[in-house]
Amino acid sequence: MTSAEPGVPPATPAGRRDSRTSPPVWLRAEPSRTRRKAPLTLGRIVDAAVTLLDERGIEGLTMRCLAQRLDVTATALYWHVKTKDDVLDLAVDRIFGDVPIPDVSDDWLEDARLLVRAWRAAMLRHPWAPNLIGRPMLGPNVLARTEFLQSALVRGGCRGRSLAVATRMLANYVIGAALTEATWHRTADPQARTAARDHIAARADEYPTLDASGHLDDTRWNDDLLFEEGLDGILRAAARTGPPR
Amino acid sequence: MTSAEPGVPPATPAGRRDSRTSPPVWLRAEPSRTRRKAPLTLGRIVDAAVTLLDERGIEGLTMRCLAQRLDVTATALYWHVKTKDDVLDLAVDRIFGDVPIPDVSDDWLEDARLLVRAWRAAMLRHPWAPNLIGRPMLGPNVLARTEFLQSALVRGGCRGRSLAVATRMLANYVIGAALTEATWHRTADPQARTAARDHIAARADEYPTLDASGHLDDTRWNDDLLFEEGLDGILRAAARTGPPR
DNA sequence: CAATTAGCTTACCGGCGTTAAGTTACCTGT
DNA sequence: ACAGGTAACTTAACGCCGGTAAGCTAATTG
Repeated sequence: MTSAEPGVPPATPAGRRDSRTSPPVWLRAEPSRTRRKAPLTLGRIVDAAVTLLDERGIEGLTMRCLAQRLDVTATALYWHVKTKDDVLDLAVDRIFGDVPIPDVSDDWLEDARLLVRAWRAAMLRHPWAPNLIGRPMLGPNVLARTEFLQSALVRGGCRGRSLAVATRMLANYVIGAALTEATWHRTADPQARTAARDHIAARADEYPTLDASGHLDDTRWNDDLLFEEGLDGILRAAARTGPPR
Repeated sequence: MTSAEPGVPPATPAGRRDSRTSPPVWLRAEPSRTRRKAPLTLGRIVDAAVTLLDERGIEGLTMRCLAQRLDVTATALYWHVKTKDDVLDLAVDRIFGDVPIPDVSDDWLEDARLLVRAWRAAMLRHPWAPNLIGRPMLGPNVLARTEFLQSALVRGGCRGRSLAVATRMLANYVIGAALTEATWHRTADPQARTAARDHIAARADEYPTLDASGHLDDTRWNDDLLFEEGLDGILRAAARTGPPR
C-alpha cells in the first residue's frame, strides 16, 4: 500500500505531489496526438476585448482579465500588442467595421443619412465606444466610412470649405449624440434617472425651461426620433452650404 | 542599564527611540504658538484637481499627486470626497462655471451663439474636459448653462419636440466638436499630425475624397472658422424647426 | 540533428484607488 | 478649568493594475 516500487517515484506522503513540479507524464498532453492549442492572434485578442468591453464596460477591461479569457497569461498579450491603448484603439476600429457602407445611390442625402444612422447605432450597441473616441481615429474602418460620407457630401455639391464644414457638422453631431445617449443609458438604474428628473423638478425656479421642457425625460422623448429629426436639419443645412448646382 | 523599572518602558538599546512611537516632546511643534495650516476644503481640492488636470492631463490626476499638491496624505482627501470620480465630476462642473452666461438680449440667435461659443472655448482651454463628458452632467453650472440655452431657443419659437431636437443638436455638436478638436490638439507632436496626413495621402486610391479635401489638414482649415460656420447652419436649422410665428 | 527563434510563462516592479484603524487638535458643556 | 466628544487628519495595508526582464519550450530551419 505505502510501499514504493523501484523506478516508480514515491508518492508524496499525503498522496499529493509537490505542487511546484510538473504533473506525471501520463497526465501531460500527448506530444503530437492532439494539436497544440489555437495560437494567439491579434484578431482573437481584439474579439475578446470587444466582448469583454460589452460585458463589463471600460473599467472591466484589464489585460489580466483579457488574458484569462484567452487562456493565456497577461504578459503573453504584449507579444502581439504594445500597450493596452493599442487594444482599445483596435477595439474601436473593429466595431466600426460592422457599420455597413451603403451602396451608392443617386440620392446622396439618403446615402449620408443611412451611414450616419448606422454609425450611431453601432456605438449604441457598444456603449463604451463613444468614450474611447478621445483618441485619434485613424483606423481603416473609420477612414473608409468617413470617405464614404464625404463622397456623398461631394455628390451633394459640397466643395472645399463647405465640405469641411458639413463633414464636421455630421461627425460632431453623431459623436456627441452617441456619447450623451450612451452615458445616459449606461445609467441603467431607473432610480438614478428619476432622481435626476426630480433634482430638476425640485429646482424648477432655477431651471424653469428645463423643467417645463422635460429635459432628461426619456419617458417623454424618444432618442431615436430626436436624433433622426436633428439629423434631418443638419443634412439640410449641409445641403445649403453646398449649393445644389 | 538593561534593567527595566516597573511602569517605565525601557529605551531602545541603540539609544534610538522606536521609530513607531512619537518623537520626544521638545521636538514637537509648539501647541498654539503657530496657527494650524489652512484646512482642506472641497473647493481647494477641486481647484488643485483642475490645475493638475491642466498640467498633466487625465492620466496625471492621481489621488496621491493631488494630495501632495495640497500638502496632505492621499487618504485625507477621502474625508471630503467619496471617490476619485467625485473629484472628476466636480472638476468638470467647475470649469463650466467659467462659461459666461450672456445677458439676455432681444436677439435669441446671438444669445445662443455666444453661449455655445463660450462653451466650446472652455472645453478647449481644458482639453481633458471633453473626455470626461462620458459621465452624467448634472452639476449646477452645467444645468444653468443648459437652461439659458434652452430659454434662448424658446424665445426663438421652439416648443415641445422641436425644442428638444434643437437642444440636442446644439449640445451634441459642441460636445462632438470639443472632443474631436481636443483629441487632435492633444496630439501636440506635429510629427504625428503629418504622419496622419501622409497616411491618408499614401492611400489616396482608397480615400480619394479625404485626400483631396484636406481632411485632418489643419494647415488648410481653421478650426474656429469651421466650428463657427457649422454652428451657423445648426442654429438656422433650429430656427426652422421652431416656426418663427 | 544542432541551432535559432517565435511565442509563451514566471517573477517581479512601482503605482494605483480605497479601507480600516489610530491620532491629534479643537470645541463643547458643566 | 477640565473631561469628553468629534472633526480632520495620518499611518498602514490590501488587492489590483499596466508593464518589463528574463527564462523556458516547442517548432522551424540550415
